[in-house]
Amino acid sequence: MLRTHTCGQLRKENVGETITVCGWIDSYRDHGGSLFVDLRDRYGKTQVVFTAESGPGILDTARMLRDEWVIQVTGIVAPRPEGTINPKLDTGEIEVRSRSLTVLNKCQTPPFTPSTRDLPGEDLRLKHRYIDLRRAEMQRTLILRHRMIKGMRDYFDQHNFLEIETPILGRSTPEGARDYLVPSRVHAGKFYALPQSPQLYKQILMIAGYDRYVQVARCFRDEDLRADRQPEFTQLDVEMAFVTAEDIIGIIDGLVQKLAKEVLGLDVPLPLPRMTYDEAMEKYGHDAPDLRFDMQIVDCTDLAAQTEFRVFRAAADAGLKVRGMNAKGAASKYSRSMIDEMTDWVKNDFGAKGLAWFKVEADGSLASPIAKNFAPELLAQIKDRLNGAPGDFLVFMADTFEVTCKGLYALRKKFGVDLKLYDPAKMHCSWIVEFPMFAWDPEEKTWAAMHHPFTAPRPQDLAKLDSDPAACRAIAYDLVINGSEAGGGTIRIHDQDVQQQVFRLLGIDAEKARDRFGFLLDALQFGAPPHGGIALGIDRWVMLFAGLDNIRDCIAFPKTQKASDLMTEAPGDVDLRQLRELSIQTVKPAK
RNA sequence: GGGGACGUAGCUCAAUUGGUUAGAGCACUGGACUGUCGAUCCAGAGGUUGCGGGUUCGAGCCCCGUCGUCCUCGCCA
Repeated sequence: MLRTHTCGQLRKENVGETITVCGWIDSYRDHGGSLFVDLRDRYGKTQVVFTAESGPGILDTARMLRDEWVIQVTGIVAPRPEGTINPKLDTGEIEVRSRSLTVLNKCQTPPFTPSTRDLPGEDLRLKHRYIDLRRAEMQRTLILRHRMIKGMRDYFDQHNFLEIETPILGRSTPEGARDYLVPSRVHAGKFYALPQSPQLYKQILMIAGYDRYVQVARCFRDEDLRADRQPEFTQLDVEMAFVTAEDIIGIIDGLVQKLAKEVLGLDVPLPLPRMTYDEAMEKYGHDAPDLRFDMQIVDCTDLAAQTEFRVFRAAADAGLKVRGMNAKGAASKYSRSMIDEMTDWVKNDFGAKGLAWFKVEADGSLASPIAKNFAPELLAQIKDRLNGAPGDFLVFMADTFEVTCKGLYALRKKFGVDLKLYDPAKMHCSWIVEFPMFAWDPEEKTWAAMHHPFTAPRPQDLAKLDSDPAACRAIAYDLVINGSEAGGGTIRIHDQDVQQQVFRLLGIDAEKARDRFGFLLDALQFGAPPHGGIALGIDRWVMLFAGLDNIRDCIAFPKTQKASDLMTEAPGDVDLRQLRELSIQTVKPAK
């Protein structure tokens, strides 16, 4: 090693020792006769002092040092003089009196420095990621990520799971997300697909008898990005044989508790609370509600049916829903123009026709441009239904159940942030269970699998599979942390007949099924044990545990919203020769 | 594919809302200084205001297009 100690290591106890440290220059302060350098590595910072005593020429060399140069210093650990102790540094009680200095590498004037207070734009950080990753905050996150993944691996190892790798080059399955494709050279015109998840492989592993499987698995989905979505992400993929949903949930409960304790020092009582999908949609408008605060959606369709207010009345008569929410004490928070903005937002983004609202006045009356359309008794009933008190802000949407869900869910989220309805340091973990098996796809005019086509229906719903698909509930469970989907899984179908029935319903005929999942269908006939599993989004877990609002900050080398890598400039052009070898011709996209 | 925000010195931002030679802090260059730790002080250099077009006597500012980054709807079994 070129060093005897790291930059975060030295303490008073080391005073008098001759040591060698290496690192990057975090900052320097040139006082003429003496020069101070804060030397940084991932363990911390240590102050190095250069003076005439350092030796011939050393102070002159030190004077040339600049930010981010890489140096090696040998010196004597000395206590800092009275009054110059720096409490901001762990090593602030000592300094290294330099006796020798080696410039290991210079650095061009960097576009920004790791210690900068004005964080530059994200594009610059991504282009020079090697500098960005030197920042303490990025290091903290990546260290946290390491500890969490290690914690997961240890936990599953202790529970007798085996980590087994599955292929990256697989076969395309048009269901689900868009695949990333990899052309085959050997098979001209054919393509591999990168895995969206190791779903089929892990089921095969169950059939193969590896009854407790786990993998830290890279997954790929060629869909548009979001703050919490990358095209390339990491799942903790789990599958178990001879289990019920309770077993899977129990295992993950234990993992949540362990990591919350180890990483955040939080005590999470078990079992984690559960809510059905239907209840979540009814009360919160979403299958991953943020339960850190308790604002609930209230159905007022019956009251709407009695009003003269055309919008409400027409919706109720047409069999639509009128649902509302009470933002407690928020009446004074939102001005007329802010409400107009809110209204435009729910119209543009969620297809709402409008937003009805009331402010509860000091005398208990409801103030709103539409209030005159309501009989006073009805206003009182509406207020009571939403538990309205003076100062409250009541919002309503009249639309299909789906649209009211989307709009009110979004508003609820906004209220949560605007009104600071929860403690950001807290964590709320829960399970959403009993998802529908199928969702109607109006465009394709077919039933689509809500989760994936191998999801087992509840036994009591088997009979309804053909007669009433919408009523079928799956043995499915999603883990929700702070309103974010942190994982999801199902018990799988291990019975050929049920599998065929589900395929039929999804419009996957025997030939198609054969073509796409033939190997799984075959395997199911060779002694498949009952099995099920779950996949956790590791990047999101890190984001939630670190309290970040952006998944890119949890990934060493993330992609931009247009899925490019600003550092490597991927995706890039390839030689014509490479294309020829792959039997590929590119076509300029039509303008 | 749709909606929105942003783009000015290497970086973070400003420019009295269309008006003279586009400014500041940090970084950079040169100098001073032996106890700083966001060091300080003096001096200096640094700009095709993302790019292309238009409107105007005059554009960093207005309009159109385009590129990039971010947020979002659709999409994400």
